[in-house]
Amino acid sequence: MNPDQPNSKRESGDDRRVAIALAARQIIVEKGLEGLRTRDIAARVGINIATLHYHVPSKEALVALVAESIRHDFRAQSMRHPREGKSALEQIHLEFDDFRETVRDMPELIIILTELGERARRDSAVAAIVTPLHQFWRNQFVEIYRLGIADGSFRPDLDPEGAALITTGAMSDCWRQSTVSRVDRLELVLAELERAFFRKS
Amino acid sequence: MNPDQPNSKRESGDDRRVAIALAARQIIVEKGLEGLRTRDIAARVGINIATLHYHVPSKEALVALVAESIRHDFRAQSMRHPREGKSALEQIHLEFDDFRETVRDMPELIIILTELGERARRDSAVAAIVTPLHQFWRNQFVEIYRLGIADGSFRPDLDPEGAALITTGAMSDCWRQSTVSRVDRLELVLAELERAFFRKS
DNA sequence: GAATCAATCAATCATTTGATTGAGACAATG
DNA sequence: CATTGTCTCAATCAAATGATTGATTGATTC
Repeated sequence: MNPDQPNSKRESGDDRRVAIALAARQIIVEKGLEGLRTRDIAARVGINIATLHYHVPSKEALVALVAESIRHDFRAQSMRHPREGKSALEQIHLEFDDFRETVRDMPELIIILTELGERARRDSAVAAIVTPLHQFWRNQFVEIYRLGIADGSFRPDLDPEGAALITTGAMSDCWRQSTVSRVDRLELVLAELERAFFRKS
Repeated sequence: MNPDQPNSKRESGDDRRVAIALAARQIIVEKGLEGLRTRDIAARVGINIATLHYHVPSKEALVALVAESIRHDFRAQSMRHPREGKSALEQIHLEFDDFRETVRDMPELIIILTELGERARRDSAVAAIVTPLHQFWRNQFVEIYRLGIADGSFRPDLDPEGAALITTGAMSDCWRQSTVSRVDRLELVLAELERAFFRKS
């Protein structure tokens, strides 16, 4: 195909769709899903509204595209550090570090995911993408806690399901809340999670 | 129609505002803040759009009215059970029961609060109401944990701030998530929170 | 009973907004 | 070169949406 066509007026369909998704994500961060307008997206990409509709037939499909784009990014981030062969303690610290990294480098990801989660209540197409994402994340903790209980690094009376719900809930909510000192709060939360779940020596 | 209304065509301004807030809340639950339309509210209340604007000048003011209405309800619910003179353990169980009660009897409250929290990021008027609400709730846990550490019912190495963040985060997020088996999940979370924070006997 | 005020409505305005149409540009293919 | 398929835009539509206007109704006051 075309390796690199720097700034040509015409772009391939795939490239356009990526650009559209990116622009849409920026606008969602600024004005929320509620303030997402097809015209604004087209303007930011630098194309006509009709062109936007050529690549993404409807607004519904557009939101689904954004959801898909978010899933892609989360998957990529999740794949960056291999989990195999690591101990439960190593894995959970890896998980914590991953979240710290996301918070630092891609804070919009979580904002958009929250926004999509809101809409998922009414839009099954979005729910079909967002719900598995949450489940996957939570399930990773369930597995880690199971492993950690078995190898003795976590409390023996720990309930993997409950602990995973608490972990993901606390982490995401901690992020959702007040914009100021989010990072400090996250550290408070992660530290207390360790004291709460790790086996006392 | 409203059965308990004495069918009076004309109502006092305060009553109308209450009715408007109530109708708006119902619609927010059904379609989200995003799907909130002044016409729909007016129709549900049974008044003309102009009358709606007579009582609530703008849509912005309307959203603020809903936020205020939510604050009122939360405050009322919070006042129902007195905290004074109770032990830390009694207080936290009271807090858990209060949340169970809210989840059971007024699930919309949490949905709307989440929806408002989303908008608070962009709307300072809403933020001014919603943020203190969250802070108040979290702070109640901070105080309970402080008390509980002092009287020995909680872990001595517990960080009240971190633990409170985890508690409110886990509880609210647990509710936000999948509509199915929310109640079961909440019990998992509450049970695990006890094992995580209570002092081992 | 005239004056005043709160509450209400029908009608309408001015934008906004998602979507469509029909025509043209450009590249690749034969 | 002609054809074909991809990509793009100006112009426009129809519906929706927040808000306003001007007038009416009923109660309260003096």
